[in-house]
Amino acid sequence: MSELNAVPAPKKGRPGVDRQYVLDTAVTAFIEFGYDATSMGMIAERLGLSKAAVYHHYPAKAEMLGAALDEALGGLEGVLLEAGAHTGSAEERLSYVLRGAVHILTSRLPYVTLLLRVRGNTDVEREALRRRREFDRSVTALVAAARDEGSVRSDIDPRVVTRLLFGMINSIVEWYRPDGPESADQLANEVLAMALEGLSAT
Amino acid sequence: MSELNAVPAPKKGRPGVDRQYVLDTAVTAFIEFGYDATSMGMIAERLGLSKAAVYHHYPAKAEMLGAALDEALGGLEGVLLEAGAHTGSAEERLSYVLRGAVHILTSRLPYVTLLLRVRGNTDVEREALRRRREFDRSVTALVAAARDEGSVRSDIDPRVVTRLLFGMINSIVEWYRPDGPESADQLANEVLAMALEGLSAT
DNA sequence: TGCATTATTTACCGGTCGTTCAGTTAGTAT
DNA sequence: ATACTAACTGAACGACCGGTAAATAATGCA
Repeated sequence: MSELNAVPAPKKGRPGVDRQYVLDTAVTAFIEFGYDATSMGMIAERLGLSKAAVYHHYPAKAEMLGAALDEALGGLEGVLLEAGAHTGSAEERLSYVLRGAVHILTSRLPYVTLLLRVRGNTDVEREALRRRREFDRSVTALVAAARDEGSVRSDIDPRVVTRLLFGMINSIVEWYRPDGPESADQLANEVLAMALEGLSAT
Repeated sequence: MSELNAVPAPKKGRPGVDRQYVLDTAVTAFIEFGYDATSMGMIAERLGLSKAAVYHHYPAKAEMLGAALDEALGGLEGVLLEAGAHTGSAEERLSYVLRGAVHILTSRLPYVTLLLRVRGNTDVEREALRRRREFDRSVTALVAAARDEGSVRSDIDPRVVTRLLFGMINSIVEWYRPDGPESADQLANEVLAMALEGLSAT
């Protein structure tokens, strides 16, 4: 906890924009135009800097993407490490993880949005896809455990169930906006309700 | 029925590849690398032709995308025109349309895959997004009607319900493969079951 | 055979891309 | 003042992009 949160800022040399601001500007542009269609020149323009200045903060365009994807994946993987993911029945653990995933989606919206658009055309993207599949595998195991427990329907393959579940959850990035009328907690409740009980009136 | 299905092939002049083959090759590449990252040269290479030859069949890269998106949107809009979309209770009509959407997703998989990745950076993409939103609006109306009927839960906004529903359904393009072990009909049954009854054991 | 028609190729254009490099500017520390 | 350091600039690079023009090749038909 001592050095992980340590971001003291060196205080030497000419002041300028910081790495995080550069990254967020790039990510915003990546989302707006797509990664490939976003040029370094556009990012530089939005920062009010020259194209070469961007390379002072990140050595390559792909490294900016990599840093963004790491933010998203770190958040999701973090949920699996929390106590709630290992406490109680399989159904309780599954609910905890799904709710945690919704929380990461909303709190790190731009990064996760980028992650969900990655298709694996470069090494950076393939590594991100690998970690994402790993996360999916953990949740699939939770679904299978909940099914063995008798708390989740057993007529559909757990892998299909998990994919449909994440199809629903991940779609949040397509339309959720933090400044909208709906709070993140309320959204999580609605998503969990739809996922568990479905569309039909009870 | 007379001229719509009429694709007789003129039978005159030098033989060559036909438009549909060019389009399908382009769409496959678009999906694999992304639209922007796919160059006309790559499409030409896969066709075994020169870059200029591709321009003989389609006047621009964007028109290939437009033709593909039209295939997807035409299919979805067609579901709303079928008799089943206007027959019976709102719940029955909704089920019919959802099942129809799954059918189009699986039967026109590459085209719909492309449609679901469109972000609206060009005129062609913006027009496609407009038609897609129109389709969504029709389904939202069906959900609202089913809620008024009492057959669909009333504790969640119909717009949120519809978005989550299509989040689940649309995710099919991310993992469904026609040559896999699962038939399209079986998949449709599972998706409908998850959407209507949810995850929980009954 | 020759003509119309369709398909395709070679060569090229202007422009944009990600990236690099040598040098300059604006601050802090002594 | 002077030294040091991080932040930044302008110009250029080779590669590749979407698209075009004009010539050529291959077919059916008269």
